[in-house]
Amino acid sequence: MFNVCRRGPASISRALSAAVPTIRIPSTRPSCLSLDNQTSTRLSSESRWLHISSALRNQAPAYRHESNQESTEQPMGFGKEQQREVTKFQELMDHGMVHGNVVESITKGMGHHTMTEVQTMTINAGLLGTDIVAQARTGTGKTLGFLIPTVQNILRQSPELAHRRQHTRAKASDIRAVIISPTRELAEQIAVEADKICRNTGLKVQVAVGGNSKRMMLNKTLREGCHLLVGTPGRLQDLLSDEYSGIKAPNLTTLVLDEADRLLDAGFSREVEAIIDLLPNREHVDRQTLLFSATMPREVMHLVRNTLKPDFEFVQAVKPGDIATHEKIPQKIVITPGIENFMPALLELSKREIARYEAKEEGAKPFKAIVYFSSTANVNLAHDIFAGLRAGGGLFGKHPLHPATVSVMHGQLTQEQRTRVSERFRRAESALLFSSDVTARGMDFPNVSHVIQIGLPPNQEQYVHRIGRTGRGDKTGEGFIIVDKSQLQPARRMLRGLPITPDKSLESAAVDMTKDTQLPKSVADTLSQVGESTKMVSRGTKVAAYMGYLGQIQRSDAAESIDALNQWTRYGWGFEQPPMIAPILANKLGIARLPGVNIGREPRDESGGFGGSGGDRGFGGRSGGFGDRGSSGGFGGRGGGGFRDRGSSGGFGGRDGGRAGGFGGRGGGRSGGFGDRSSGGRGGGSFANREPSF
DNA sequence: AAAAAAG
Repeated sequence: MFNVCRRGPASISRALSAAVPTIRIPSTRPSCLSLDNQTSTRLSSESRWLHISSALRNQAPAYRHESNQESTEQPMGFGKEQQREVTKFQELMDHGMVHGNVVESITKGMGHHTMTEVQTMTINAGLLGTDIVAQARTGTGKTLGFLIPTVQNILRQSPELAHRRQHTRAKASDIRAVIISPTRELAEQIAVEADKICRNTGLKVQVAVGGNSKRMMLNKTLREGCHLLVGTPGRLQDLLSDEYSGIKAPNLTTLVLDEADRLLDAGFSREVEAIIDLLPNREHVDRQTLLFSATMPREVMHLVRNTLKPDFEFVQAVKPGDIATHEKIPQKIVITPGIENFMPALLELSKREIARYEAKEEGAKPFKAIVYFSSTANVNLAHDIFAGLRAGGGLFGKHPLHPATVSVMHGQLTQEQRTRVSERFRRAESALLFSSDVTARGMDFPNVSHVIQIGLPPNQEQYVHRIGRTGRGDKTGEGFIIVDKSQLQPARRMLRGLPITPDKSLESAAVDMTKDTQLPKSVADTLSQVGESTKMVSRGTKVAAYMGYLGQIQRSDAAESIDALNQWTRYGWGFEQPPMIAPILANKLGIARLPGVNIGREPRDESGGFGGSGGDRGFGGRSGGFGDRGSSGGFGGRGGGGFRDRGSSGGFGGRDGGRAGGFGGRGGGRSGGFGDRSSGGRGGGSFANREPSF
């Protein structure tokens, strides 16, 4: 399941062991000492990866292992018995491959002893000094996988940096490694790890991300120096192109591109290219490039061809056809009659899982969930509803999810808020994190028990990345996705081939909220708790959430989507009329003439307007648990927006009042939905032809 | 009006 493709390993190892006669390691791989020896590097590079690099040069349409692992492409001599690389961190020191000061930080400081599979692959390969393309999942310790070769690369060239020392004046030429990451949090996370392994050396790590003061970062760099620079594309480009910043890397030895597929997303690739152009020309300053990517689409291949040496090594550290989804993570889909069922279903699921743990049920773990939405506005709405939940109906009742806390995470928070929220959630034992896709990739929150996706993600790839936040390392986890029935067909298309099974265990997910029915008490409680809390959320927050979904509507099934949305506003929020859609917008979306579309201007005054103005929300920047709310003065602090739902009969908390006068047919049987931006399984896996089971 | 990211 775990391949390093290699051609002629026997001859390489023979050549290398001849070059380093005194060092014998129990591996077909050479020790890093051989790196000092130029001839060996050249030797090994000649005979490598012909089939893969030629595939790349021909620009094959995305190299991918097909479902059959026993590909006949395997080079001769490849087999399990060849996988005898160094697998213990301690051995890196014993064999003189990595400086002891670094290894000790890892073994003694961080408590890592045995490498993960990905680490074994990338560290052994990376220490050889050749460029590397690694297809690896996150959550497998790949950060150390590139940091160790990166650091050792620097120490080999400048051994004096291996020891802590008095500060000397910082110079631009100090920067030896640049690490590019797609999100700020990931960059921070990498820097924390890098700090740890450099603690006993003279190496300094700095972070270059947006949202932080550029000047403060530059001052810190000047004060402390910088050998490893970790950052996001925008800020890195900014710093490197600013001649007054002092950030240059004339002596660059290593370039790391983490999550390369993500780095090439629209809007990003230009910046990444610009950064590479701003770095010294490889012809003049030799460097090692390490590129990591979960998938290998055409764009990544292009980058590989343009920025890596042709003799790069390809490390395949994912199960072929399986990008990030573990088979071991059970995944369930919940189909609801309407969007108005989403929050009740989520609440019921959360209560159930918390109760299981409290009852010490076998195998139950603390409930720690990331709840994903495809728009910031819906993250906010769900968070406000959940933060305001009260058991027992009273204003000051206990939170039904106690002891779990709730918090929000999305790109519109300030950088400090984002950092604080992720730190808290990282440390939390039981918590719900309502999140946009900021956290979908690479983020490492320990012990996440559930990944719950509300509505469809933008595409299958994103689904898989979200799922990857749980089941990290050797931990277990579960995945849930909740969609309403209007999205069933798009869901089948988008999720084709994934091991997802239907789940009917949530009663509140099945309730038809457009009808009055007798419900078991527990279900009625859940519905009314959500309803009561929803009543308290400002109209602006709700309207913004409506608009959030509107922006994801596909033209092809716009009518069904509008119907589902309008049903939501009516039975979920108690709106008499759906929110107004500005005529210009309606025209742009091509929905102006659809029944049920409420053309007009949404009043955006007293309640603070809509769309994340944020000023009317009294509780601490939305972060943190509901404990925060008490200190901000309870409802007094909530800006009074909560009661402005004109004509509100109170959601399903009080469904008996005024819901006459429908608007437009609610297109019962039609299928469709919004949010399916997938173009049919790019990067899809080996299950692509399997029929969906739901 | 729809994640993210540089102001």
